[in-house]
This record gives sequence, C-alpha cells and structure tokens, in this order.
Amino acid sequence: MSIPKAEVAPPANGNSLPRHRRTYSIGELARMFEVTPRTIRFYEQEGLLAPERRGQTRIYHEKDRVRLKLTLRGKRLGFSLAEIREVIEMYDAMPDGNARQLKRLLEILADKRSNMERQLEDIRLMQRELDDVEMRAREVLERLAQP
Amino acid sequence: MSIPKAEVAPPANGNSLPRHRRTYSIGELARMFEVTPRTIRFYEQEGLLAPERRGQTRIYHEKDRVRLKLTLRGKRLGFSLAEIREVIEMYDAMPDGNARQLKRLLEILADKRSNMERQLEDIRLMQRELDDVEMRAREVLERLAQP
DNA sequence: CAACCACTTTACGTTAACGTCAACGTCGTC
DNA sequence: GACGACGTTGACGTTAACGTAAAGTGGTTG
Repeated sequence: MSIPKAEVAPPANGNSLPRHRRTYSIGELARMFEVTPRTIRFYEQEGLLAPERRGQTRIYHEKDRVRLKLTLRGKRLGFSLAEIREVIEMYDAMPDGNARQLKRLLEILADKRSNMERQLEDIRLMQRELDDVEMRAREVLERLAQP
Repeated sequence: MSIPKAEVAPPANGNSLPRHRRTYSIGELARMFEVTPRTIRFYEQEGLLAPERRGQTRIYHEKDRVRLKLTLRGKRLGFSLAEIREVIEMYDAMPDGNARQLKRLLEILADKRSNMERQLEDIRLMQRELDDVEMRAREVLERLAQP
C-alpha cells in the first residue's frame, strides 16, 4: 500500500505455481473460502466487494481476496455485513477523509474493540463451562465403566 | 447443587435486599439482561427455559436465570439457539445418560471448543486489523492538524 | 458443431430470531 | 369501579443472509 507500485513487468514466469497469483474467478474464491459463488455475489451486492469486470465475468484480485477474508472473519465474530461494510467504506475513504469522519471511524473502532474484549471474556467463561461439563460427563462415564 | 438443601426456613428477613432472591418475574429478568419478555418466551418455546407456573404466570428461579445467562452468552458467541439447546438438553440428561449419549456430548463439546479456539485466533487477528486501521486514521488526523 | 463447463442475471423461497399487535385476565389503588 | 401496570396466548410481520431455480452467454474440447 505504501510501497509505490513498481513498474517492473512480472518476470517471464514459466512457473507452474506463480508465487503471487494475480486474479481469481468467482468459483476459485468460493472454493478457497468454502462459500458458494452466490455468497460472493451477494457480498458484492451489499457493497463489500467491487471486482473488476472482463465483459460480464468478475475478476478478483488480491485486494478482493483479502476483503473477502476479512469479511468472513468479521462474520465469524458476529458482525453484520452492514457493520463490516461501514468499516470498509470508511477505511477506503480515509486518505481524503475530513476530521469528523475520521473521528467517527475511531469511535466505531473503539466500539468494535470493546466488543472484542467482551467476547474474550465470554470465551473464557464459556471455556470454563465446557471444562466443567466435560469433567462431569467423564465422571459419569467412568462410573458406568465400573458397576 | 452438591449441598443438601437445608430445611431451615429463610430467616425472618425484613431486609430490603434479600441476599439471594428466590424468584423473578419475566419483566424483571428481561430488564436484568436487557432483552424483551418476548425474547424470553421465545426461548422457552424453543426449549431453552422451562419456568414454573403459578396459574398462568411464569415464575423464574435461579436455575432459570443462569440458563438465560448462558444462553445469551452463547448467542454473543454466535451459537444458534438450536445448538445451545442441544447442549443444555444433554447436560440435563447426563446423570442417567447412557455411554453413547455421553460420548456424543463429549464430541459436541470438543467441537464447541475448537470453535472457541478459532474465535480466539480471529479476535487476535481482528484486533491487529483494528490497531492498524486506528494508527493510519490517527496519522491522517495529525497531518490534517498541521497544514 | 454439439456438448459441456463455468459464469451471468432475475426472481422468488427459506430460515432464524425475534417484533408487533390484538384481545384478554389479574392485581393494587385511587 | 375505572385505571394502569404487568402478565398471558395467538397470529402475523420483519430482517439478514443467503438458497434455489430458470434462462441465457462465452469459451473449449471431443
């Protein structure tokens, strides 16, 4: 991002596994992340992705792949697509954003952050519960083994 | 749970804040956890709660309160009500559960556990992202402050 | 060239988790 | 005894996040 895009052409590469692939089809991405193409198109419709188009078909670059990854991670953490989009949009608008917008972004980030903290605590508590339940289950199992 | 329920009557208690309240109305519980009564009734309908009834009205005890708490925590961690119910049911059926059921329970627990692990990792990664975005935002803000 | 992919758009269907509204019962109190 | 606060059931509505089916496009392969 901060590195000026080099004007060097990619070295003639007969390699079968190009180090850093340029583009992906929707099907490829779908398999990579174990989602359906439908899901990916839906995310685009919701403003989370904006792939290039070659004619009709979508061409996904690294940037898009990263966005999808972040989106799915956000989802696993319980964020709605709308929330995720909000952050992504502000992030994209950052360079020329005014102070008010930036402060708003910082607010949102702080909010997400406290959310994460709470989830960390929830996870710790939940893990204890699981430990507890598992222990009891094992006890009962052992008692069943010796009549 | 392991302590035999004392037969001592609750000491005559003119106290305004009884140490360990016996029961709750649906409205009280709702306010405690910042959900609506509708939500609590829905959870009952889904088999997550089973409060006592005095006539028509529901009476919630400590056990019910704990269940609700666990349920809401599970929700914050992205579990579906069905998943939560599954664990609760198996937990209740544990004492007289057969070996197969118990092993099944252990499987489920292991599953939840790996889910937690993944979420921990997701949270760590997400926190880094947030750190990163926040840093950039602050940079831009400072640059705006000094023209 | 036909057959078969992978991709496209459009549109309607589905599920979970409640919200909302109506219509009613039951207290305490003014 | 009317009123308000709280509780009840029942039924229908809503939203997010996709699933699914229909019908068409574009390339390549036997």
